[in-house]
Amino acid sequence: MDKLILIDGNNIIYRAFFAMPPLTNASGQQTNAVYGFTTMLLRLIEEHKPTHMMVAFDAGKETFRHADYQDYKGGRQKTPPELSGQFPLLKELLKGLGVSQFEIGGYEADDIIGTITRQADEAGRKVMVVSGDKDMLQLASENTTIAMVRKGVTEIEYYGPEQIKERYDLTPEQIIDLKGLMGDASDNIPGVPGVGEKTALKLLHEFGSVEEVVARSGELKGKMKEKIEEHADSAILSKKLATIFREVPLEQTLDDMVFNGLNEETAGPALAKLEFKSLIERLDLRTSGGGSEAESEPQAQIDVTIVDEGKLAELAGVLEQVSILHVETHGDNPHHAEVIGVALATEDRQFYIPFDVLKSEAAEPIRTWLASSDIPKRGYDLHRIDLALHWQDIPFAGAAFDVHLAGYLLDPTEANQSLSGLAAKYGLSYLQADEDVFGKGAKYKVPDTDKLSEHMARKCLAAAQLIPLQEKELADNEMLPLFYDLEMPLSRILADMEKQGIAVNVEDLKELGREFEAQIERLVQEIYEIAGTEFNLNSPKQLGEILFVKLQLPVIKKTKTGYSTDAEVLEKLAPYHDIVRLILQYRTLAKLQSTYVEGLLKEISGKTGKVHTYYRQTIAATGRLSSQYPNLQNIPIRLEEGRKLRKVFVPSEPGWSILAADYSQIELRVLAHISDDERLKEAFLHDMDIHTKTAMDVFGVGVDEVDANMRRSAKAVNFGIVYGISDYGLSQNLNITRKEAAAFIDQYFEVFQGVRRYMDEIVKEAKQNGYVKTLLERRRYLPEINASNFNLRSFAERTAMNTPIQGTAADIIKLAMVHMDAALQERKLKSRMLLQVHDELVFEVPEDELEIMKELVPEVMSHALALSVPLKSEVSYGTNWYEAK
DNA sequence: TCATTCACG
DNA sequence: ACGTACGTGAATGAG
Repeated sequence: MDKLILIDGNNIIYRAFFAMPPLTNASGQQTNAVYGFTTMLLRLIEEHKPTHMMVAFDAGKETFRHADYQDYKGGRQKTPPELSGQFPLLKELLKGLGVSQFEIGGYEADDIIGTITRQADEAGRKVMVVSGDKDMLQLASENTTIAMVRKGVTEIEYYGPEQIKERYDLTPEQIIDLKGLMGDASDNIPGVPGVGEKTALKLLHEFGSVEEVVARSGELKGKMKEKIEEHADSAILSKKLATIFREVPLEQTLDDMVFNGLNEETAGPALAKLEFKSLIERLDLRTSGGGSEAESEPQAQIDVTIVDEGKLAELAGVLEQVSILHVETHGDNPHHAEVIGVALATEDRQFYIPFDVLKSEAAEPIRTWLASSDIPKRGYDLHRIDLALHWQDIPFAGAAFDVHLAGYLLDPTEANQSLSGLAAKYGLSYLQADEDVFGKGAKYKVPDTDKLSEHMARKCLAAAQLIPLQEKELADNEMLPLFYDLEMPLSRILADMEKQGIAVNVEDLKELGREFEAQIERLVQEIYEIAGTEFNLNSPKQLGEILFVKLQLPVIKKTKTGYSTDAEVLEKLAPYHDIVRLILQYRTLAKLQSTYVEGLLKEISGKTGKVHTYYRQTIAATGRLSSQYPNLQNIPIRLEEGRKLRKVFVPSEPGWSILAADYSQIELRVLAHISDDERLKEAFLHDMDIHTKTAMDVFGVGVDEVDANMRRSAKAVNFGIVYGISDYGLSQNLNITRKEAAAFIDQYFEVFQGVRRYMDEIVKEAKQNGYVKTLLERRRYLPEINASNFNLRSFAERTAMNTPIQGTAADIIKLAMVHMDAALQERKLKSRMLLQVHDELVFEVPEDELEIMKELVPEVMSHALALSVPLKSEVSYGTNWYEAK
């Protein structure tokens, strides 16, 4: 016998929100309403064991009821942001639990439920409706029971026609009449003023319906007669508004509501994500699929075979069955990381191989296994493993599933992407944090072999358990292609680029350092002289003392700790005192010297004479890469003094060239595509200077009338658009008033209406879903999009606008890198891809490949992804990175 | 370890 | 009224 439970989602989450004490998860997102909802849901499942279940939500602001009565639900308090932020969470959770949810534009939850109960009545199917709204009683019938939720969400009273008769002496249909007379303040339904439940019941018991009451008002007397006659229309309208619409055009059928119990695979992780640990325990939910013993016995015995040279043969015999690999390394920079040991896991066995043993001659089969690209390897942070092993002359290949990368794609803003963090997030059996096992910083110490091997084996187990869960979630989010076809292949390509490194001309770099040194020396002396004292120029605190106390210069801006002395402030102070210009020059040179000359020299490898940066693939929330040890994505270019540094980046082989290609206006082209703005697309289809074109359109002038200032303003507006514009931000950038900036923006949106539409819609989408996506389905969650705090909410809104743009641009250049790598291999070219700088790729190219590469690189880059506007890539080359401009 | 500053896209 | 432009990493001083 089928048993349906239909839940009024909006009503229950509201009740839960106001009934539950505040509860927030680690990231500050409030979760109390979801928690209350969930406890009630689980209780219903336990008590009634439904075969079908569905949660209905209101959708769309306007419903058909507004056509009859504009003020329907008018005057209702806006949904508190602390609650509206919980809707996406609840919807995600329901998905994870395996409970279906319906929402249909223009209809409310009770209309959906009313329609399903009507269908059920016709088919003679048993249904239970869960709500706290008394209106629902009108749906009660022989087949339909109403579960009225009381006292927050803790108590449930069940109503069928009999109970309604007992309680009100009315039929279910008369509940509508009751409300027609009483009205309902929360929905702004007027009813008849002065008529409450008592009076309404008395009238209905006598007359039966609103229509009868109105028609026979002559039989009433005194005040009552007057009120009814005066508000007859209102009573009739109120009755109409209170009537649940039971003819919603539903596409879903009974099959769409099937409930087979909690989804065993995803329920645990979904609850864990919300940090509902007590519920996981109460349900005895395991996410590993291994029953419940792992939870009750988190430190269950684990048997690791510690492999010495004698046992290598045994291990070699089961290598084929190895499914997971973990390599323990120590050190932040993977190029210099120490390799501690390797753990391998099959379905049922764990092996630990100390690094010494791996290096031994007898371990050749293991090393062959590691190096074999057609043997798939799964584990955590394979990119780092690849690099660490490489510098120990142990080749690694065949990365097939990286838990670190998957974790990043599933939530790129999560700061803790460690394996133990991911395990905890999915509610897996407890895995100790590396910090707790090894200590950190100076206290780092490798524990004894037993402890170490056990920890490493546990990491293998955690990875093994995580992989199917992550893969499922990636599949649900339609991110499998992003993972398998983009990020996984890219991680190998990055490792290759990093191992290759880029050559640096040390002599030229040192010479540049000497030049900077001489100028710095001169400036320091002059500054001390003018100041009349020596002080630490690098200390903003001491500098502030000199400028604002000793020299009495006006304070422009303050920081948390004192006076601000940043470049923007110093520019404003320059007219007041000669010392300020000198300080600005000092700052520029000191930066170049310490960060770029000295910093770069420190990073040159003794082994290769090159710098080997490390691209981090799991840091930037937008999907961009970041670069470390050294950062080669922020080498100076804007000012000539700093730009000279690029001369020291040279080809690693004589006669070769450095070739660089960068995307032209990739972010604005992406914006043109995703906003589908006709004018913006038009500009790129004709390959116009986008800032000039923007100036022409915004100021309404011809191309010859655009002066430098207009173009500068237009450029700033274009930047602002990409960043998620605000009048304040633009005013700061252009040094104009907020009002003027607002006028600019208005004018821009007037012209680029498609862009305006995109900005409005992406924010709306973020508020509804709780996340935004790039073209390749990369996600970023924005938990603060519904915050009541203005700053938090505004920031999230700008992020919602910016991330799809910046993130899609990141997707595109990553695609280009994958394609470029394939093209180089296919054509057996010797040219090498060395660097990526967000919209630029840098190669070293032998003489005889220059002509090919000049064509090939822009060709591949511009066709990385087909958009509705062309992508353009500009290429240049020279004897060093400076010349390749 | 945090705050400030500044280099890049 | 609110007071930030989006995304990073490195060097430095100070608590």
